[in-house]
Amino acid sequence: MEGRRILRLEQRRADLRFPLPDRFAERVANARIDRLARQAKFLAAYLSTGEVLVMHLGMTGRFTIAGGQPGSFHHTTGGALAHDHVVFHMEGGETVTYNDPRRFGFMELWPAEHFGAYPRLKDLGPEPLSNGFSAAYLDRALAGKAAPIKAALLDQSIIAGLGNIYVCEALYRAGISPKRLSRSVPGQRAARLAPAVNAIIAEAIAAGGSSISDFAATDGALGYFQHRFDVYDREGEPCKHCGSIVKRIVQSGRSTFYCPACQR
DNA sequence: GCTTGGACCTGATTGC
DNA sequence: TGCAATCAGGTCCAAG
Repeated sequence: MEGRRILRLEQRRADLRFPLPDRFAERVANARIDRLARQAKFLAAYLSTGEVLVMHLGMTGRFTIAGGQPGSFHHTTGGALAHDHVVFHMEGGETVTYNDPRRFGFMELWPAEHFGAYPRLKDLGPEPLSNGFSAAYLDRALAGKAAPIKAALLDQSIIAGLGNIYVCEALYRAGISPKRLSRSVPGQRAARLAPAVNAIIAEAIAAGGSSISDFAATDGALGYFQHRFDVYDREGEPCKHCGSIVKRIVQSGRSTFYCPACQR
């Protein structure tokens, strides 16, 4: 999409998680996408109109690309799917379709000039794999915090971009109990946790992400990281390291999987 | 100010 | 087979 114009946008319902922008189709019609970027789990398309189209996949959102001229970037999909909510008709003939059964995703337009004030992005913490994220940063960010470390790692204002799966996997890799209070992590544990977070994210990206049930790349291919989970969704199975039984608990309403023997 | 839990929504799976 | 209950990758907001 980068460098191409959106010839026409087809909006098939009024809202996703939030209402779609007012006059959405009109505001993006004929706009060129000057730059496509990602921040944490947010996608940002900088438009030639001076607005930024912010997109989030929620839990079940996906983009698929179809059509186009022979020889151009082209993926075939299985045809029209239920829950195709927004279709971008691109210069060159491709269609880029946003599908999202649960509609936890969203799309918003925001002036590029004031993008720094965009509320959903302005309080994000540093991303794993960035210079701002390190054991020293964790020491500072977790100091004095009472919430369990599992909840702190899911907090996007502390670290941006980690979800439930990768938090479980990173804590296992670092040998830290998800129930441990955040304030007891700084020091040696943070020194193990920071590289564990980076390793999990890097490996997951290299494997093409995780497919629980409906994740897919733009060509419909599934991610493969889920074949490497050490603890996530492995309740009752033996720990790959020590053979103890992997446990599942609920923290802040989310499932946590961990090895009670390896993670202290 | 910090933390937790419910809400948002549909579909797949499990258990009766 | 059919139905109801439960659970799922994220974020926001109200209540405690």
